[in-house]
Amino acid sequence: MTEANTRNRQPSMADVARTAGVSAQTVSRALRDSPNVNPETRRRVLAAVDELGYRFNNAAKMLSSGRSHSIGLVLLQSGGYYSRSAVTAGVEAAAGRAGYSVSIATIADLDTAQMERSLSKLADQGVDGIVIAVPLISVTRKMEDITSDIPTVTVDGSRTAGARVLGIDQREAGRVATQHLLDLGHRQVWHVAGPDEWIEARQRRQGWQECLAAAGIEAPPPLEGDWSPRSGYRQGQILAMIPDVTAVFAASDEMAFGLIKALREKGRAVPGDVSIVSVDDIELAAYCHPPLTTVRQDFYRSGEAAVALLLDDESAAQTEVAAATLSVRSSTAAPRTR
Amino acid sequence: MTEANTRNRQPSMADVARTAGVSAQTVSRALRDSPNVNPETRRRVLAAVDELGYRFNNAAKMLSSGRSHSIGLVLLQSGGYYSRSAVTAGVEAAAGRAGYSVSIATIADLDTAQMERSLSKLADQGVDGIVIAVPLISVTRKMEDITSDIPTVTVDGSRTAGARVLGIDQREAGRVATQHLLDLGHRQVWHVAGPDEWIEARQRRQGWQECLAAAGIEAPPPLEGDWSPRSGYRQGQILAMIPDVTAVFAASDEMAFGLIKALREKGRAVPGDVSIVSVDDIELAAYCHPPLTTVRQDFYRSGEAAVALLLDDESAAQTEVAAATLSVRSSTAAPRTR
DNA sequence: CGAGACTATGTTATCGATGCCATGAGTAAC
DNA sequence: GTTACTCATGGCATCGATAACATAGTCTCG
Repeated sequence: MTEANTRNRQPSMADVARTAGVSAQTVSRALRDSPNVNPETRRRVLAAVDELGYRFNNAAKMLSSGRSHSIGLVLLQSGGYYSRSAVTAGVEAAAGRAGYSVSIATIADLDTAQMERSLSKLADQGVDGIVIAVPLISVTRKMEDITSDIPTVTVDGSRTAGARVLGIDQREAGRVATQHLLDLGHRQVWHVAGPDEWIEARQRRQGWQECLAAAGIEAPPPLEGDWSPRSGYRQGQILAMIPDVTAVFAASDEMAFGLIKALREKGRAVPGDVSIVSVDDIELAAYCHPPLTTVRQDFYRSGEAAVALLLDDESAAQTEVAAATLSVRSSTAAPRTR
Repeated sequence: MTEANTRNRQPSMADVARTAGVSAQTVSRALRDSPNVNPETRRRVLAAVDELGYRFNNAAKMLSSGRSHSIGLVLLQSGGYYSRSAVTAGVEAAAGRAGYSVSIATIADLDTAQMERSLSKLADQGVDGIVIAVPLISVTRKMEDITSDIPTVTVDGSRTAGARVLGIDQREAGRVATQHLLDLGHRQVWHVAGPDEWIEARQRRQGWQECLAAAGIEAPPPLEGDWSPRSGYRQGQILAMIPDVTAVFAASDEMAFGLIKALREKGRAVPGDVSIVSVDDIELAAYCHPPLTTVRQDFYRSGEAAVALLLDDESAAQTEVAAATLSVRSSTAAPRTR
C-alpha cells in the first residue's frame, strides 16, 4: 500500500529459475560460461531474465566465488591533474575490458597514515588487486601486510615487498629533455625538479644529471617545485636573477608555465634568452605562448599496463616501459650567440 | 609446500570468535555498534582481531545487510581533465567521510549505449547510489529502470525520472562572464560554446544570451567547440577573420587558450584588440600569457554536494548551487577607443 | 548390445556476516 | 522472595550465487 511496498526486492536467481522452469544452478550456468547447457534451455533462461529484469547480485557472487572482480586505484588528490586523469582512464579502460571494476581511494597528501588508511579501505572492500599511482615514501608494516595479501602494482617505481613495479623510465625523460638542450648548443642546463618524495621527480633529476655528466658538465644545484604552476613561477623568479641561465629543464609542463611567466616578467624572453623543456605534453602545452617543447609520456598506456601486470600472472617479472618522445615546439632555441 | 599453500585463507569472524573465546555473533556486535557488549569482552575481541590480522569480508557484509556502502561515479573519459578530476576528488572525499567507497565507470564518448553499459555495470556491482557527472543526452528505458532502482544524482542538470539533480547554475557563469565584458564597455560579445549535448554548454550559452538580451543587444551566432584547446584554436581562426570582434566569451579555459593563440597568430592582440573571458579557473589560467580572466566554479564542492544529496534523504528536494565568482586577470580590457 | 564417455540438469553444502530469537545472570521493585 | 526487566551472549536461519557431487539420459564403439 505504501510506496515502499511497491519496491519489491530484486528478483533472485531462484526467481529466474522458477520462471524458466529449471534449477538455480542451471540458471547460473546459462548466465556464465556454457560448458553444458542446452541452447533451448539457455533461451528460456534468458527470456526469464529479461522478463523479470533480473540482475545478478554481486555480493553473493563475490562471497561464493571469493573474487570481487574489482581492483583498487590509489591516487593523490593534488599534484598534476593531467597524469592522474590519464592513468585513471587507462586503468579503468583496461580493467573494464577484463571485466573488472575500479574503486578509487584518494589521499590528500603524501602521508603514511593516509596511505595506510586508503590501502585498508581497499582491502576491506575486497579488491582483487591494487594499483598504486602515488609514490610510497616509507613502507610500513601494515602496508606490507596488505600488499603481500593482495597483488599490487605501483606505477611510479616505489618498491614494497609484495608489489610489482611498473617501470616508466623517467630517467629517460630527463635524459631526452636535457640532451635536446645540449644539442641546441647550450653549455649548461638548469633543472626545476618535482618534490623529492616522488620517484618520478627523482628519476627525472637523475636523467638530467646523467646526461650532463656524460657531456662532461657539472650540474648546477637543482631547484625544487611541487609540480604546480605556482611553484614553477617561484623558481622562475630565482632563476631570472642568475645571469648565465640559458636553458632550463622543468620536471612538468605545469611548472614550465609558471617558469615562463616569471622569466618573461623579469625581461627574459623564451626562447630568445632562455630555452625551456618540460615533461608531460599536456594538451595545453601546444597552446601556450610560446608552445612548449616537452617530453611526452603515455600515462594512459601506463595505466593499462599496470592492470595488465596485475591481472596477468604470466608476465610477472615483466616491467613494461613507456617510451619517452620529444615534442619539439617553440620554447627552445639555440643560445644567443654573443 | 608450494607458494600457493602459504597463502591461507583470510581469517573469518569465526576464527576471531574462537581466539577470543566468544561467539561469532558477539564479535559482530563488538565490531559494529555497541548496544550491549561488555567492555572487557570487546577488548578481548579487538585483541584477537589484531592478533589474527582479521579484516571483515565486505561481500558477506553486503550480502547479509543488503547494502554495499559504495557509490558509483560515471565520468567521461575525454573533455576537460580539470573539472573531471575535481569532481572525482570531491565525490571521493565526501563519500569517504561517510564511510562509502567510490567505484568509477568512465565512458569514452557521449553515447547512449555506453552510458547504459556503465550504469548497468555499476548496478551489477550493487552500488547504493550513483553520481552521474556527464550529461545524459537521451534517457532510455533501461537507464530509467536503473536510476529508479538506485538513488541517482546528476551533477550537470540532466533530468531523468529517478534522478535528483544537483544544479550548478551554469547560466549564472555565462551571465557573469558576459556582464563583465559589457561593463568594460564592449558593445557586442561573441561566444565560443561547448558541445551542445552538454547541459553545461547550453546553460552557459543561455546565460550569455540572456545577459545580452537584457542589455538590448542581439546576440551573434555562437560558435561551437568541444572543450579542447584545439577546437578553441579553430574557432579563433574564424573569429579573427571577423573585423568587429572585440570581446569573446569562451565556455572553458582550455578553449580560451586555443582562442588566444589563434588570435595572436592573426595579429589580434589580447586584450588590446580582443578581450576574452572563460570559465573554470584552472590552475594554469593564471600562468598563461595573458593571464585569463575567468569564472571560477567549485567543482570539488559540487562533487561533495552530489554525495550529500545522494546520502541524505532529508534534503531530497534541495538542489545546491555553487556560486560563480569572477577572477579578473589580464585577458580583458576596455575596448580600444576609436 | 553392454561398457564407458559425455551431456544436461538437479541437490546439497558453503562462503562470512547479520537478524532474530533464546537463554542465563544480575538487579530493581513490590 | 518472586516477578519483571535489563544486560551480555549464544544458536540458528538467512542473504544469493557457486562448487562439488549426483543422476538420468544419450551416444559411441568394439
